[in-house]
Formats: sequence, structure tokens, C-alpha cells
Amino acid sequence: MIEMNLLEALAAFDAYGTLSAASVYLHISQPALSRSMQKLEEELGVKLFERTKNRMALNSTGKLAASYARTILNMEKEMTTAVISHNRSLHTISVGYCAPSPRMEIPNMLSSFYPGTANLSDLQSEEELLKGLRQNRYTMIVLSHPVDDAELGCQYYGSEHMHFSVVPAHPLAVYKDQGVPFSAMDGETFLQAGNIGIWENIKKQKLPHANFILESDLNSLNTIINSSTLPGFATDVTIRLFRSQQNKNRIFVPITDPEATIRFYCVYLKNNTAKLQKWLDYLKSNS
Amino acid sequence: MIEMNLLEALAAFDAYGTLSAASVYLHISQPALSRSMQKLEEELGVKLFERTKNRMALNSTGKLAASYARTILNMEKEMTTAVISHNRSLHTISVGYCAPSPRMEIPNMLSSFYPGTANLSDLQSEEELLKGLRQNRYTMIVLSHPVDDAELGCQYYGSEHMHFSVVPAHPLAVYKDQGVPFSAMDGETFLQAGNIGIWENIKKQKLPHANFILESDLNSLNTIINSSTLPGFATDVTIRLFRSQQNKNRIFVPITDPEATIRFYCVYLKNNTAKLQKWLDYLKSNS
DNA sequence: ATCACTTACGGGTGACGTAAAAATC
DNA sequence: GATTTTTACGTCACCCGTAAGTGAT
Repeated sequence: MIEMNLLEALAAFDAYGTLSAASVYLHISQPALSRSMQKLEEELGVKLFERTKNRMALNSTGKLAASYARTILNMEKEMTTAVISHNRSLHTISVGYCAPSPRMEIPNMLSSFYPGTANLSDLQSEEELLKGLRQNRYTMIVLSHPVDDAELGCQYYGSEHMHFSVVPAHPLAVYKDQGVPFSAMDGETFLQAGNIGIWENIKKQKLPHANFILESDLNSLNTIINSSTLPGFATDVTIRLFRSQQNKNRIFVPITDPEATIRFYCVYLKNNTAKLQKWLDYLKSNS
Repeated sequence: MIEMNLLEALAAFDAYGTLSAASVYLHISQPALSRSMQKLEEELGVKLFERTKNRMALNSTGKLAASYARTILNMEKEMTTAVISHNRSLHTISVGYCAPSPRMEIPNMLSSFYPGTANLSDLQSEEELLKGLRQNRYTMIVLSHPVDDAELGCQYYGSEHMHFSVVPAHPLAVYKDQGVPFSAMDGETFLQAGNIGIWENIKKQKLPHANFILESDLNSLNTIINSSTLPGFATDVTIRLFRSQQNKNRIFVPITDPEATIRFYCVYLKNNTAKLQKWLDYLKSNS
């Protein structure tokens, strides 16, 4: 059997033309490479080189062998990358989100269910998420609606309700219990986090005349909110998550339109059910 | 880099299911195989097996690796056979003939021009010969006519002239100097060697009413001829080649038809000109 | 003189086999 | 008790690097 290091030596010689040059590339001594080539010829029982006293060159048989060597080495390289990447995928849960708040909550929960398992997050449009799921780029995606598909599993995760965030002096602050419709604030200027996923669509639809000042860095956004009287947004989820660091000077006015509530669903390839079993069981037990 | 022996060990384990069985197949000790598998996992940095205290099984990563291992091993096997067969083809001249007499003469001549080079012979129809030549199954073929083709070289080799072989008492024996046409013997029964190549066509065309008793073994044929008065065939070439062992009781009557003479041409792929140079030079110098 | 390859020689690594242990069937 | 895997240990082979030699440019 021809060992891989001999194949690599042959390919290197073919690439570099002389033993000395190839030996430098291979980080071995030149006599060692010379012996390797002799051994290769001996194992195959075939002359691979035309030799003059101070020059070696592949003959036609050697050229053929070198071309095989290259393909075998490529396949070996492909094998290692494929095996390693497959292994990584076993220890990674990649989740795609349509909105920021599940993205804030879920990774920590997954980490506790799957300790030692990397979990990657991505915020995307729902079409991109579904495409990525089918291409196995996501182990699971979180959508704002259930799906019905033979290949896909679907499990309700939870809901999120949108509020306006206003200073106490704001005229609408008094509606903090009964709520207001989106239309009550259309035309105002809002402070807003950068990427809000699916909420972007709802905002455009329900507040067509409003202006938005975007700040993608959450710390900066918080600083700005603290020093500003401009209204902003908050949801039941973000209010809960950031209770400790919350600006006391803000009133959260719930929005009464049905579009202000989103129900989230975890969607996954049924192939991956086993991998997600613990997580799905947890969700079922909570609903 | 993953060495070939590790790949073979992995493939063997996949095939046999236990280290012990695989180690028997591989002719190594079972602990050695155990270490090989550990080393493979270590080199890839990946778990390939589910292990219980006295059982090992490939996990999904291991299955993937084993399948790569098989393809790489197959390619390595393919490499050795391809290289060896290519090498053999360099040291072999395979010649296809359309008639027996060049096949009797040429191999010895080639051996003297190419000592240490195997030379294979085959008797075939001219269509088969041309097909085989283009498929590189023949280094050279001998046809009864020249060819004109951009890819093919062609060199006149020599001619052969057909005679009837009759006992002295035969009525036509007296024509041994002036010759007779084929038609003079049509309808008679002949003794004939088994495979006479292109001559078969000529015989069928020019002696449509004759009968032929075939004997493919030349020694047996000779015995039969010696004890028989039936006519047969001989050519200038066979008369010359077998002069020593010739039956003194035979007269050779030349045949006057133009079809009784064949001119032979060596045809080869121009690709192979270098390989046949010596031989072609010899033929040119003789014509 | 430099370069390129081969041969000779000594040393260290690593792969092997034997032996033994642990655990399962 | 038989099987299967792992660990421990000693041995030997093989591959490597250094050094030296040959021949060509």
C-alpha cells in the first residue's frame, strides 16, 4: 500500500521540479526525499523518473502517478474538512430569528439544555430563514407564524407585545393602563434600535408617517433615551429582560392593535427532531 | 496528514464491526488496531466511535469518515493498477494481424529490434484491427492495404503470393511454372489451416464451390497433408519459413489471379511513432 | 565552485506484539 | 468462561538527518 506521505512527496516533486526544492517545501532533508522516491518506485515496481547523474525528471508513468497522487491528496484534504465540519455541526445549534427578543432569550436557554454545545444566532427575514433551514444552515428558526409542511416541525414558543415608551410628561402617558392604537403616535419621531426584524414591517405599515432615529448599539441607544424626551418602543419581553437597567423616567403604553402582538414559533427540519428533543419537550411542557 | 494504513484500518473496522475481526483481516494484533483508531480520532480531533466498555461502533462522523476512507483506498488501488498497466504498455508492443504469415515473421524481428520488450500478437478482421488500434489496444496493425488518415502512419511491409499445394500426380502439377487461376481448382476439396485471416475472404470469393477441411493445429495439419493426396495451400512466405520441415511430395502451383497476391502495410497511431521508430526505419531501408 | 542526486551511517520515534486488566455477554 | 476493548511495556524497524561522494553546469 502506498502511504500518503509518499504521495505528497511525489506531488511536491512534480510541483517543484527538483528534489532539493521539494525537500525545502516539505521541510525534510533532500536525501530523505530521494529515498522516498526510490521507495515509491520500488513499491510500484515501476520506473517513475528519468535520471541523469544530477537531474531527475518524471517520465510518462511518473506524470500519471503524480496526477493520481494529487487527486488522492485532494480527497484526503476533503475528507478531513468534511469530517471536522460534520462533527462541528453535531455540537452546534444554529438558530435563525425573525425578531430580536427571542434572540435575546433563547441562546441562554439552549446553552442550559445543551451544555458544551455552541449556539449560533442570526437575525434574518422569514424567507431567508426558511431557505437557510432547508439548506441546513440553521438547526432551528423562529418565525412569527406557524408553518404546515411535511418536512418541517413547528412548536409554539411564546408571544411578545409592543408598547410605546414615553416620558411621564407625554400626553399619552396617562393611557398606560388602557393602551393606545399605533395611529395615536403616527407622525412622531422615535428613537429605535437598529435591527428589529419582523417588527420593521409592522412599524412601516402602522406608522407610515413617523420618523425613526436608528442606533444599533444598545448601550448608546440607552444613553440617548435617558437624555431625551423622544418616544421609543418596548415590549413585554424587553421590559422584563432589562428591568434592572431600566430608565425610571419612562412610561410603557401598551398598543391596542392586534398587530402589536406577535406569536413566535420554533420551526425545524423533522430530520433534526432528535437533536432538538430536549428543547421541544421543554416548550411543550410550558404550553 | 492521515496515513493510508489508518484509512485501511478504519474501512476494515467498518466492514467487520469489531476490532478483533478487523485485526484478523488486517493481519495485525488487536491492540495495534485499537491504537490506530485512537490515533485517527486524535489526528482528526473528532470522536469517530461510540464506545462502551467492551464494544465500539462508528458514530455518524465515523460513518462519514469510513466512506471517505473507502473512496480514497479505491483511488489508491486504481492508481497502482493504472500506473503499472501504463508502465507495462511502455514495454509491450501489441501487434494485430490480418493474416497469419506476417504474424509468423514479425514477432521475432520485433524482438530483435526491441529486446526485453514483450510483444503480443492477435489475428483479427481488418475492422477490428482498426478499432483496436484507435483504442490503443494495438501498438501497430498489419493490413492488406494502405490507409490514408491524419492520425495514422502507414508503411509498406511486404507481399505474399498464394499457391496451390498438390501431389505430383495431380493433373495441374505440371503448371508449377506457369501457374493456374483459382477457377482451375474450384469445386475441389482442400486441406486448410484453421484461421487464415484475410485469405478467408479471397478464398470464398474465388473458390465458391470448393470444400475445405479445417485443422487449426499446424502439426496435425502437417501429418494429415503427408498422408493425403488432397490439395492445399501454400504461399511464398510459408514455403520459405517451413522449407526445412517441408513434405517433399508436394508441388506448389502459383495462382495467376491478381487476388492471389497481398501487399501488407504496417499501420500505427502517429502518437506512437517514436516507440516504433527503429522498426519503421528498418522497413524503410528495405523498401 | 555550486548544484543536484545518491549512498552510508547513526539515532530516535513510533508502530508492533505480548501480557495483563476491566468489563460485558 | 469467552469476547472485546484498553493500557502497559519492551523491542525492533523504519525514517530521518548529517556527512560524504559523484557527476554536471
